[in-house]
Amino acid sequence: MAQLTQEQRQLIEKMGIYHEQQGFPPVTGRIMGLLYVSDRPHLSFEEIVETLNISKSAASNALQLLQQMHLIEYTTYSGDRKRYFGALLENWHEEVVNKMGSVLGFSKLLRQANELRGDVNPEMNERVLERIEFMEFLSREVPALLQKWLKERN
Amino acid sequence: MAQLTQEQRQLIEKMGIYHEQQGFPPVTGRIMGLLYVSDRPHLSFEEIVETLNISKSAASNALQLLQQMHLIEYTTYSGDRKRYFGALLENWHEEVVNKMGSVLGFSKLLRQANELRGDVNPEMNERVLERIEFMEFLSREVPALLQKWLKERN
DNA sequence: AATTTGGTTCTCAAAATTATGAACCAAAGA
DNA sequence: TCTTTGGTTCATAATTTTGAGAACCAAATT
Repeated sequence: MAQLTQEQRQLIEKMGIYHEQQGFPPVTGRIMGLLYVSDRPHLSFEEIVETLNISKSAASNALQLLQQMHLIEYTTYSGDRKRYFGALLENWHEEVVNKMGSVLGFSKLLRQANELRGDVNPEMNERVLERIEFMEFLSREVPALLQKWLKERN
Repeated sequence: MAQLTQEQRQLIEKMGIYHEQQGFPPVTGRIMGLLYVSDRPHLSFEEIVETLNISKSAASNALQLLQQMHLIEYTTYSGDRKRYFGALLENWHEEVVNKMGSVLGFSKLLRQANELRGDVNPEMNERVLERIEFMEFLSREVPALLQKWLKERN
């Protein structure tokens, strides 16, 4: 992965932009891109810094963020001080479930809104309730979908 | 809605923070909060500006953004030049489907990554493929889920 | 025609984000 | 012990985002 082809660079940028749109800083997005495009599943800190031409600090911070987000992990080898970072491809299911958690959080806020509103506008409450129930429906069904996926796989 | 209670203000802030975390600017988030908490389903531009203590320009820009995102709409009444803005509670389903579209877009990038990688690392390709297929699975199943919801409703 | 109303657009300042380079630090090697 | 390696943290600079205020504009009113 020392040298990247033009095509690889372009693809990395596209993945970078995708991740930026998901709320990650640019460098963070490019690292994800690199890890997906790479021939090898794990790249060292140094390789990441050099192939992307970014500062060590930017790399360090981005890698920590990505670990917190459970998007990457790293492996080590005894007798080798380097860390080898790779995309965490496995439990993406988890992420989806977490997303549903945040949706459910918002539906709780909507419920509060309805309570606070009392009965000054029942029609409004009803329309908000519909949305609440849709969110709750999703939160219920998506984990079930995951089970279906896991079952189809095995 | 001229005056807000302390509780209402707090709830608006929470909703604002939720929307910020979804990638919207603070003012935009607060407007959504206000529209959900409000007694009336529609508030005028002026009311929004005054109850939130924001500038007209901030309100104007935020409202346009929210319309583009299909999160709000406004109604007018003939003989009244004002616009009355309200949360668009209906087609939230649409939004979910759109989200899936972006997921599918990323899975296309992952496919490209696999192609570019060729067969230098088949195991990597296989692991990436699994993720691709999970994304595609979601994109297929979520619209079906929506149908189920709509059916249960009616 | 002049003024008011409802809102948009422009300019700019403040604040937040992002990334750099240098200093730093612990572990390993000489 | 001194140096190198692998990476983190700190201070700061550059960029971007956000929002205020004034100028502006079209439609309605006087």
